[in-house]
Amino acid sequence: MRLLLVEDDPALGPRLAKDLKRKGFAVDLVSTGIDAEYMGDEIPYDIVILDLGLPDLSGLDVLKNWRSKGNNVSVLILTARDDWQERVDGFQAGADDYLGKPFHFEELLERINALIRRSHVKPDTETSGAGIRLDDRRQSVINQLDQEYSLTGTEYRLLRYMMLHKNEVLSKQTLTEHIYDDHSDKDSNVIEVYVRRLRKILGNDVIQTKRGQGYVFGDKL
Amino acid sequence: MRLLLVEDDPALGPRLAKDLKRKGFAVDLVSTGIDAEYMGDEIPYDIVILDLGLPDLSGLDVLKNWRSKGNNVSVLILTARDDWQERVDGFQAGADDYLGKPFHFEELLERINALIRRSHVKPDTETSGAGIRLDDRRQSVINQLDQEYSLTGTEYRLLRYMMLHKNEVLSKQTLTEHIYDDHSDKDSNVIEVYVRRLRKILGNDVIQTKRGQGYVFGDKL
DNA sequence: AATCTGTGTAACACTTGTGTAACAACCGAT
DNA sequence: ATCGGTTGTTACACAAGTGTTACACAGATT
Repeated sequence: MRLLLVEDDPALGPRLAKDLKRKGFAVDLVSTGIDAEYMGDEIPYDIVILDLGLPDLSGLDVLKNWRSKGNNVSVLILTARDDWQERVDGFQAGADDYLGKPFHFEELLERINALIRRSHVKPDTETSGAGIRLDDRRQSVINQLDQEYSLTGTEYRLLRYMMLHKNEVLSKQTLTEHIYDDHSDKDSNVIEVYVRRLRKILGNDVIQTKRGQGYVFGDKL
Repeated sequence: MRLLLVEDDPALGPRLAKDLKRKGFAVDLVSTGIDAEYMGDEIPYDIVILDLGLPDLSGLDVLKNWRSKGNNVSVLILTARDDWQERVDGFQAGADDYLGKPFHFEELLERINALIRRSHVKPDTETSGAGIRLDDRRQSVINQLDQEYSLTGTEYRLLRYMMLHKNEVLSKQTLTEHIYDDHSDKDSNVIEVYVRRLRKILGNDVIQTKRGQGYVFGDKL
């Protein structure tokens, strides 16, 4: 899951970014509204955490600009001033959720996960499928034989993204974009290598190859 | 689906072309207005993606010229300058849709698919027919017996085109033109070979031969 | 410091999609 | 019936795309 964190507090920003990375997100951190708007335009984030108190543009303006361009990314607003009117403004500008500072990291995390689940819900999406269950808290996976494996960070990020987009052809480039934060995707076979590692854990049936197009997580044909 | 991409940005153009090809389009990329107009005159595209900021002619002029010649191809306008007046001008010149840069590839794709569906709508068209359902997300097909088959790139492109033009006689040349981007269609039996492969998957009834004229996808006579 | 673990790269082996070619079967007209 | 052209069928070669393994490096852990 690729996440944009917009936070200008020099203490809070990096710390949050680090914690989120540890939880398996690919995090880009920016501290100004202009940067935020630019990044959101350029990169297909899965979610944006947006602080309202920014030095240049207001976070609300950034959000409004995105929405007017048709960018429907999930946005969670973060702000110190927790008053009622502002909350309404935030939702009217197109925010999906709202969290006042100070907050507990766990609560932020839960809200992020809720938003991601909601936005990916086609009919039925959960982090299970094809006999596989993903345990988000432990970053581990349980295969068809009820064997539990602990996943490394990258394995987890890849599998999670694929499971949230099951039965969809995902190109290697798309996967790269959502799993890494910068990573100039030149000619690398990382995805292939990690797909192999996942198949070794989950069995070969769970991820199909669409030659020339990408990979599909889902039940066998 | 054969698509003309008119884009002079040397970074964006090739990347977009590649992504679109991966999604099953036959893409011709040109970077000048003169080339664009010529290609649009010569080749029956299913859709044109037209950047307005070109070095020679304006994209708007290209579009106006096409329309004045009676070329009604679907045109999606793409431009960096996202202002209101220009949008109006674009629609007045005969554009079918409009997308401001920067944009997310997914959004472009959705708009393209919407345009294609819209322009092919006879009474009822969806990507189903004759007991066959095409799953665009997985690029696979489900036959009358509910068996799912994974299609290769070329199989998918051919079947998709035929299904969007069901109950229409499609000559081998027409099919070639809409499935391949260049492909000097000398004497090749590619289409015959792929029709055979599709029939092997779907059964023989689904695609009829019109001797000397072409093939028809649709329910049996 | 020494070790371990996760990560990504590089090299090579392998598989598959693709289009061509050759031939067989078919159709429709004479 | 026969003939000529069109289409069906199969097998094959090639290239591009993937799979697989081993390894080097870096950061964390001890």
